[in-house]
Amino acid sequence: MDLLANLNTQQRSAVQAEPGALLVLAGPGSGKTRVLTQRIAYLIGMVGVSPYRILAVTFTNKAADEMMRRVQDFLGDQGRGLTLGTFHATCAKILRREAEYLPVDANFVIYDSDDQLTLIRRALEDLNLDEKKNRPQSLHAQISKAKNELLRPDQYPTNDFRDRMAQRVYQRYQELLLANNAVDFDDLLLYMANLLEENPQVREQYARRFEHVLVDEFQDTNMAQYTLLRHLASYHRNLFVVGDADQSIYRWRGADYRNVQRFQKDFPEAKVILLEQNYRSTQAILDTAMQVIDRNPDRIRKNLFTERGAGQRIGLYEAYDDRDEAAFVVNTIASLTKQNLARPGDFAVMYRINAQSRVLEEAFLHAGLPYKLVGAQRFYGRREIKDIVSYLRLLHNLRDEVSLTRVINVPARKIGDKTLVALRTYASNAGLAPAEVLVEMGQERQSPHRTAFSGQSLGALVNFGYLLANWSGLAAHLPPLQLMDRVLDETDYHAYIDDGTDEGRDRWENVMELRRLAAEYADQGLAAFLERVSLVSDQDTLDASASVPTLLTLHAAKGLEFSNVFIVGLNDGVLPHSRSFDEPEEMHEERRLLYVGITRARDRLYLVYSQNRSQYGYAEPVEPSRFLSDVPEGLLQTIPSAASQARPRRRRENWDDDDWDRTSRKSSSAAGDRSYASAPRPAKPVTTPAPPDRQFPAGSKVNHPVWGEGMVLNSRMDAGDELLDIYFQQVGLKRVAASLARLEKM
DNA sequence: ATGGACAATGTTTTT
DNA sequence: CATTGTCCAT
Repeated sequence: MDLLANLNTQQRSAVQAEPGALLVLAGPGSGKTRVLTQRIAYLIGMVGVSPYRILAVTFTNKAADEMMRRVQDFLGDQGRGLTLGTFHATCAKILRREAEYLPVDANFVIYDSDDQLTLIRRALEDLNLDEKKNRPQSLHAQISKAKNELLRPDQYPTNDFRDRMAQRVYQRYQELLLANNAVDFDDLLLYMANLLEENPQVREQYARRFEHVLVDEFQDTNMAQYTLLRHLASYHRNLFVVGDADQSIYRWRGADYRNVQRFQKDFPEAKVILLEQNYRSTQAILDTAMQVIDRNPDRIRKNLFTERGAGQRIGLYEAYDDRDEAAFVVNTIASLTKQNLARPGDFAVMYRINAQSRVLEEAFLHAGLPYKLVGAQRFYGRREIKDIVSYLRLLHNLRDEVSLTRVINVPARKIGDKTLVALRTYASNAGLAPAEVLVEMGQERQSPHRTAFSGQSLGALVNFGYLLANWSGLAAHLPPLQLMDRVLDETDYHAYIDDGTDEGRDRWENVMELRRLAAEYADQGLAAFLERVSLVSDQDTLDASASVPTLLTLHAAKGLEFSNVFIVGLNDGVLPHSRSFDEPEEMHEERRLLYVGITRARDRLYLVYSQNRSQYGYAEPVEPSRFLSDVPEGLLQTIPSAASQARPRRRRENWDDDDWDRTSRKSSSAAGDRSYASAPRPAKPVTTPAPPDRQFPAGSKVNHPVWGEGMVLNSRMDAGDELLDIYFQQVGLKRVAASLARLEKM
């Protein structure tokens, strides 16, 4: 295959660039993955660089797998030895190799956020601090932030009492990690950065080895990641980074798009290449995206253009509430599918927060339409999965007390809290990990540890210790699947988890799914399997093969593309999220999030918001997203919302109403008969609309107590109320209900 | 030790 | 409202 095929001028100059530092500013859909993969292929295939001397890092396994696949398409076996993976996985691999420099052993486990919280709770307990006053969640965020900024506990800034508290928790938390021979996500980056920073000979070794370092989604790197990249590229200075500051949406995770500026300062010789031509979306979609993002300050403006043509206008739909939003989505999908305008797999529904997926899922279920949900939590967060994984982790690393605590009494084997505490105390006095004590008790009849316990607890502990001793003897040689089967079998886990209910059957099926995954690791072994399980991302759970609509958060959508995209919940408080109201920088990130969502769409884009939203329990009126008013009306095609006529509908009622039929028929995209075979649709008569009673016809001037003077652009009756689009001189376009806004006619 | 019943309490985004 | 924690009876 031609290594330089299908490239435009800018892409080609990036792929063929002379060695050195290079910054590729890549707009959405501008072919950055293509540039990265062809750059790698070019270096190996045409420049003759050994794959062994190339390092490429991404943020998700999916991105890494995709790149690997494409590199192989070009090079086949010639690419063997290439280091290509996520930041976290790559660091984990190197750290295991260089474990002698670390405070943990090479078989360390990687704790996920659940485990991390458990450990923070333990730290609070140890320090006699109240969990209510010091929320583990927020402490975790503080600790994580510190780690991302490469601050160790002793370097943690302590300006006030609370900081000192956090510092102590951080200190203790770190001690606990070490005691468990565990690292958290942040440690992987932190340890790697420190390793390179503090050991010149190690730094030299890797910096010399990696002649070329390539980075995807560079705008999402945090301080730790930037530091380790800088060190890795310190010898050859061939650092090829691709990114787009406008798509930086992980600030809360420590990502700092100013790393782009830092890069330019640290590598002043760096060439900059701008990729503006978009190969994904229609011009209408790009224009909408640019209108939204252009309101952000301090950015390098990109002019996105396409040769795909204008395309159709952006669908704008105002729903009555979030259930209505979901119904609109489902019905539109059903309708377009029915007309063969799209296939189910061409659709994605995006939202700000995971909680929004519920209503959508319900709507799909009711319509009898399949869907898939992107989210690691869905599988790896499940109890049964965590149980089994904890067993395996414990067997891999007996010092993992978090996993021991999780499984010691699952299934119930008469080892309760009291016994556990006694075991823990005894073990810590003996200078051993609790599981090590157990193994000894199980193994040796004469074990002195046995004398420390009595009665029921002794028997229970010895029994469990016996099991542990057997398994951990096998852990080193047996492939993950066989080890897992032993555990499942000897704990009678099936009987425990599958209680005969639907849920139980479901849970057991999940275990079987995990078995299937374990089977793939027969050659690579337990450590690799556990690492894979720890480092899956939400996106990685996306199965591109299933041809059904995808439900996902805007964050998870980054890097993906779909023909038809719905963005739902475009209301102030949701997008932008209410937590972002105080800080301008956070508000800018919300805007970028919407920008990312919009630019995922190839052909059709629907923006959906609602009048009411149930946050928890009951519904409240909400404002449309402030970002919506930044999109010029000319780009929009408002889809009339017949469904929201006069009715606070109750749950379960009117669900299958297909008011949309009338709705969509008027819209440009849908027409004709849209009854779909699989979905029930008892047509229910819609409540007669209230007779028009307009107080503020279009053109009238009004005064609002907060927003000041404005002009009514549009007025229509809805749910017995008058809905007005008003252009206020001070705040721009607002949509209000006449009954709620204290409007005054002028 | 275990499981059930009730109360309180809480919601961004994720490697 | 929906999950999670806490208390209490078995």
